[in-house]
Amino acid sequence: MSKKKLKSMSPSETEILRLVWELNEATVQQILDRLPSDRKLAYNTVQTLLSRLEQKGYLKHRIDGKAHVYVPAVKQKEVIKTTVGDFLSRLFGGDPKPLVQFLAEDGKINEEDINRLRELINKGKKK
Amino acid sequence: MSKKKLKSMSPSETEILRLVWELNEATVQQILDRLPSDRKLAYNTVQTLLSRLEQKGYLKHRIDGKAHVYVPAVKQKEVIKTTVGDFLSRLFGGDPKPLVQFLAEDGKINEEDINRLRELINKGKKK
DNA sequence: TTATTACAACGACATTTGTAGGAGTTATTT
DNA sequence: AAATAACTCCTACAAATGTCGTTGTAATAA
Repeated sequence: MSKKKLKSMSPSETEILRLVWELNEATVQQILDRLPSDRKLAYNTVQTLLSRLEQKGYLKHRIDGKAHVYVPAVKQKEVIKTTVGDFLSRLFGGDPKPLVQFLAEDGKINEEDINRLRELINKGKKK
Repeated sequence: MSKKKLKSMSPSETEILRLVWELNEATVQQILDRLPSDRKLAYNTVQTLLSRLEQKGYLKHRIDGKAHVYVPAVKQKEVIKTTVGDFLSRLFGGDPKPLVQFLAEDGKINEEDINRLRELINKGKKK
């Protein structure tokens, strides 16, 4: 095992980590390019965020030519697990139902999503 | 209408606001009493958090005897909407499905929850 | 070969956050 | 009345966060 207690990510860091996941691995420039158009950050800002993520243990990097290529250092699923867990506990005292209910009421998930969900759950049970 | 752009809450603030919701309205002391046993904060700390929540517009207070009674200043649903929205966008780029999927895979929601969910969704549609 | 690009390294700095101490005030207890 | 309790107010302060600027260097283009 190895449940290293990672220091939690700040909102901005989370944003960036997500982009690294999306790209599998990324340089500062690539992150910069993927930033949503309404989210402008300086090169240096992204650089700082990436390196803070590395300090905290979420990323590591290798050097490719002159560029630093950042890659995840812990499994995405792990990170999501604890991140969602923390979020859930802060906003809903740990109970996920109100969250799901909110998503449903707000129309963020529909019946089809639910069906897919059911499948997933059943598949899980079977095992 | 009145979509005041509230400044976002810090994690600790969120924790506290949740307790106020739970109690409908609360004094510093009441919050203190509801804190989970593994979460010890000084009276003053809670006080600061409550007043920061007030500054940010999430709470207001009235005076009852010598105590300040804090009560929500914006609808819980509104707060949840934007808070969940922000969270979703940071961690999943705004797509709620991976979140729900995670909750299912992780066993946080089960088939029964899902059924209830379906009802909700249908009820919504009907209207 | 000199100017321009691309990057990284280091540093900086205002805000926000987490957490609390101490002083002042009114109510309560002895 | 003096001591204690229960609160609020104001202040503080280190650490974390959000955002860069500057400087140095290697590769590249003119």
